[in-house]
Amino acid sequence: MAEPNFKKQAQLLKLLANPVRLEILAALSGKMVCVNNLSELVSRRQPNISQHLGIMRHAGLIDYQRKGKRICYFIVNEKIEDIIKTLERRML
Amino acid sequence: MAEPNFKKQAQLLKLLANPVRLEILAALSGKMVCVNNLSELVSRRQPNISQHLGIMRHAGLIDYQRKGKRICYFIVNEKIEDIIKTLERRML
DNA sequence: TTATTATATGCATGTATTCGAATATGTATT
DNA sequence: AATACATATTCGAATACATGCATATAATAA
Repeated sequence: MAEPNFKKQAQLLKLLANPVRLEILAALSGKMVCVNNLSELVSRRQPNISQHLGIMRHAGLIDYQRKGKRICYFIVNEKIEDIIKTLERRML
Repeated sequence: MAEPNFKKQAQLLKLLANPVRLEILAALSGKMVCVNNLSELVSRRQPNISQHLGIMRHAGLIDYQRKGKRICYFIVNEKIEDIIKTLERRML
């Protein structure tokens, strides 16, 4: 069994440790949503949403696909979804 | 079903999103360990360890019990342990 | 009480995050 | 090409975080 890489784990947790990003991920859970809709769903201005999407995209948590004018994001790895669901279960 | 409180979730994740704290929690997993031993296990100076312990104690993640001269910390809530184990499983 | 050991706290400094505002890019439509 | 629409990036200011060092407290031992 490999030793856990605490630095890497902390980095992933840091990515998730932001209320806006958590809400974006919750909105993306299971579906693709375009930036514009995310902006409305999360009640944040578009540049702010794009900033958070960029952070998570660079980290490989999410990816996007163009649909005409819109760019739709989705969660790349269902592991992320699992972690988020675990958090929700654990924290009420 | 209550709406998830993203702010609270993010706060907990922020507490966990630190390699030193993750390593401390891993060391505490299932057992009580005194500050001195934690300092050696995690290879950090005692004041630094105590700072992180204080942060997690104030947040209610861990608690302590005095044993003579030593103060032994332990994880209060097995939910925390579950989250950490999930992370380890998820991240290799 | 004094000395010793174990742990906690405060402060200073450097670094990282966050957001809004302004601006840039990129695609579609005309 | 020009315009409009959707999204991305950059920058600056405010805030939060991490670390090391010095020091304070607390319990035990002598």
